[in-house]
Amino acid sequence: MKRILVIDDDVSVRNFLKRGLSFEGFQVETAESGETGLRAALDRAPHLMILDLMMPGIDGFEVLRRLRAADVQLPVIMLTANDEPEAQMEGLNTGADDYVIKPVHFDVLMARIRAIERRSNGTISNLLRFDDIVLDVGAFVAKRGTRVLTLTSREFRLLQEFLEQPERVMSKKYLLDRVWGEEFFGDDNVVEVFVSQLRQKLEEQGEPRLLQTIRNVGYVLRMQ
Amino acid sequence: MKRILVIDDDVSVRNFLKRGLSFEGFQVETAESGETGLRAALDRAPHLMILDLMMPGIDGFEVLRRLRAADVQLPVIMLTANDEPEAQMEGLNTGADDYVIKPVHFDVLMARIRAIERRSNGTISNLLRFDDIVLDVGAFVAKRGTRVLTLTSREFRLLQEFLEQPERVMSKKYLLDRVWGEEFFGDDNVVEVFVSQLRQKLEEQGEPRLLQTIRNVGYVLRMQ
DNA sequence: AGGGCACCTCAGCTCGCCCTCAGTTTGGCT
DNA sequence: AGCCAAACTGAGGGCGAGCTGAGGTGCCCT
Repeated sequence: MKRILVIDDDVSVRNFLKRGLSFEGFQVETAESGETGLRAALDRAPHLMILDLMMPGIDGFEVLRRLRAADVQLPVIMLTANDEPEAQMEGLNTGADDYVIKPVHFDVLMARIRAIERRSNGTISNLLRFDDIVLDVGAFVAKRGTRVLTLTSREFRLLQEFLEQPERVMSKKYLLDRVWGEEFFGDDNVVEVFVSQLRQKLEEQGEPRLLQTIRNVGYVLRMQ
Repeated sequence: MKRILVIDDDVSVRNFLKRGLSFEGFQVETAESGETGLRAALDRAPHLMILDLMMPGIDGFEVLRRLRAADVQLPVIMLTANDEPEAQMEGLNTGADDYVIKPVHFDVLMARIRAIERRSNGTISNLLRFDDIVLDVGAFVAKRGTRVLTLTSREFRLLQEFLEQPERVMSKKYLLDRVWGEEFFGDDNVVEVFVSQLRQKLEEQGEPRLLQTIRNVGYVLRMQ
């Protein structure tokens, strides 16, 4: 049974989530402050953390920061108020995997949890990163550093494929299957064209190349 | 995060309140006159207003009167000098929710704010907000800034879906499921038609577009 | 019964994206 | 160094996604 840790200073939120998540078959532990939550996260090693942003004392950001500093990789869903989009971005930048707007709609939260479950076979989150590239798949936002990239859907999908398996060399054939679908019968050259376009957008400001060509084999996302 | 608007002509009071309230976790905006304050109240739709009584030009009473005349229901705390008890009564009669005596003791003010919060959490229906769009789901009222939108139920339901997950890209298929129901077997085009209608109503006065199209992916509510 | 409104369908149009192609560059091998 | 194949990339045509005005249908209210 999957264990979820809920950290929120508001007892009604804790109870609401505990009841709902228990009903959905999770084992739920709660903490009412950043300090106790952090300790619980380290001691109990839950599978997933649901973390309120605004708390007295150690707030959500700080919990997340310390957690990541301790190199704990468990997926985290942030709870944020709906009128602070900057906070959502900061949360994601600090290393949250996803966020849900307060007041929490339970089915929305469940959808996020399912999404993370589906992906977290390798603790992969809804937020993909490699070096200074960040992809928020849910929001369809791609960044290099602070610069927002304007990608088409195909470019985005291709970059996503690389980010899901960095350091792994992928052949054009493989990429065609994954990104274009198996029913595509065109030429390999499409992949070359899109890699080329991606590179132009990724290296617009003279950033180092991360999308490397392995001649006669394929492409790989790695630092030189 | 709750947003509070402070209207006071005295810069030291504004700074004092801004510092204290920010520390308490509120997002604080300030205005130094009745005119600018009134405009800010209408534009930014804060959750709470703290309003000084004695101001040159439009005074606190007048701000309150015009606010209520515009049918704006946000809670207001009046700041009054200690030697004008009749003014306090008049303030309450004009529609203020509470008053605090100057010079302001910060913990007294906080107690009043908490009291109003507690009161309004039960009674006031939950509002969805994004930028200057406000949806009162319980009352079936939608606004952009001060302008009330005349939406049909389907349009309202669709906009609600976007407001519940701003910054989240939603495919037409997903929207069909959520808004039209899974038993709907018509064409995706319905979504396009309703998005189009929503945009016409949301941007009637030339406001910036918040409902963005992500080609081949879906729609998203975000600031460009 | 009839009018009005909301919802959905349809069709024509626009425009952006994707793929193709061809000329150029790069890299590896003899 | 020279050759060849692989990879790169700029340009453009075609197609389909998305937009929107118009109209038909059915429901509700009077």
